[in-house]
Amino acid sequence: MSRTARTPRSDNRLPRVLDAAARLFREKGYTAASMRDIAGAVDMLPGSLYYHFASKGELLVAVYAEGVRRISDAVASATDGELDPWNRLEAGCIAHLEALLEASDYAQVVIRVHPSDAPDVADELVRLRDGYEALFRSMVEALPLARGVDRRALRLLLIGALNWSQTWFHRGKDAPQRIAREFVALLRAPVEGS
Amino acid sequence: MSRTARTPRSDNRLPRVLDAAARLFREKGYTAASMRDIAGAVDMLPGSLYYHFASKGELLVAVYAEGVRRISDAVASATDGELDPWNRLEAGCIAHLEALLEASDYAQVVIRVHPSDAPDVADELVRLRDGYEALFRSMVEALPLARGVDRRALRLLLIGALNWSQTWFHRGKDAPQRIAREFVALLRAPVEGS
DNA sequence: TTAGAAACCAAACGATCGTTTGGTTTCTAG
DNA sequence: CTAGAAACCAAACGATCGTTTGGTTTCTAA
Repeated sequence: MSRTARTPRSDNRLPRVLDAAARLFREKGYTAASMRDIAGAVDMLPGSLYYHFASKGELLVAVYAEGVRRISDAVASATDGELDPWNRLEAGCIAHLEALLEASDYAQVVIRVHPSDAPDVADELVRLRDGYEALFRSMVEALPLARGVDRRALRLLLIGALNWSQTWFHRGKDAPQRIAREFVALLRAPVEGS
Repeated sequence: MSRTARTPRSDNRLPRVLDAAARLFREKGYTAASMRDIAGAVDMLPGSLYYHFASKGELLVAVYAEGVRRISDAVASATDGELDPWNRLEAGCIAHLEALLEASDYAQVVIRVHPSDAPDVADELVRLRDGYEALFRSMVEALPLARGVDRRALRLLLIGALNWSQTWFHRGKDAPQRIAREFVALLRAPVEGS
């Protein structure tokens, strides 16, 4: 029996606020996207945002959490059918890249916005990120690898390359599926020539 | 016979300004680091910065250019002695990572600050970045690879992983040399187990 | 020694920032 | 139908932002 709990109203604009925040954080970055920008995008007054969030940092946390959730869901459902560990990894990478490069503003915020851009909530952002990477860790853990291969290095190499692709990716010119497949192929097969 | 050209003075504080800007851009990001922060770090008044730079964006460009120059020099001098293409690549990656993770504030700015954080000079920042990557391209080009291996993918995979390491690297816990060697080893040798 | 440019200082400009405060509307449970 | 909470509006607060303007100091070339 909480004291102030009531049901939210159906005309709640919170979802639209989150969408706008995700889009603007992605486009302009955290610091450059102002509360006025976000409020204006949904025809609200700046102060009204503080009914939903105590601060700009908490708004970012909400977007961030949703972004992590979307990436995780995409990867989890993509790897669901696959049995072979390498196929699972490839499917996971494809889903990761599609979410990151095309599908979701929320997911792009997770990669674009550096935790230290919002010092007051940086710890929570890092915690959210690490939560997702656990999923990736299990995919790498399942791979059949030769003795002496560093699984941590393999995971960091792959996830780093995937996330960095946001800087050089161009819609239309590149295809997430293709990129992911090529990356995995480079690690799966011998690379060195005769 | 230029009309307003004169020799700079020896008590010029421009180098110190650049150092401070590089440090603050790295620590706080471009938008969050104010001109007042930078000026204050060298005991200057904010307005005085505009004797050296026409805008905050141009100051970033100057730091960025110096960062690219330092990374390029480090990589070039590291690969200078090596003859074997794979050894050259490894040496280059080590130098790249050392500059990126430990040596230079300037170099870290190049990776940390997104071009779109400064829309007015974004084009020039991208141009500077691409200039450096040409060096990397030539290192990958020289590798003896099996037919069908995508050199572009290999280059993007490696440079992405290296640059992204800035997000998870911890001084003391990780060593740039070790990271670079492991990454190159994963691509050089077959990864798949028996 | 002295012009004159280099390299600042001092002080402010308007704009924009995140946020607060008090009041108003609007939906919904009973 | 009606209380009362939910979801805002309206308006401002102080702080800080990048930048400009006009004057002052200080080095250096001749």
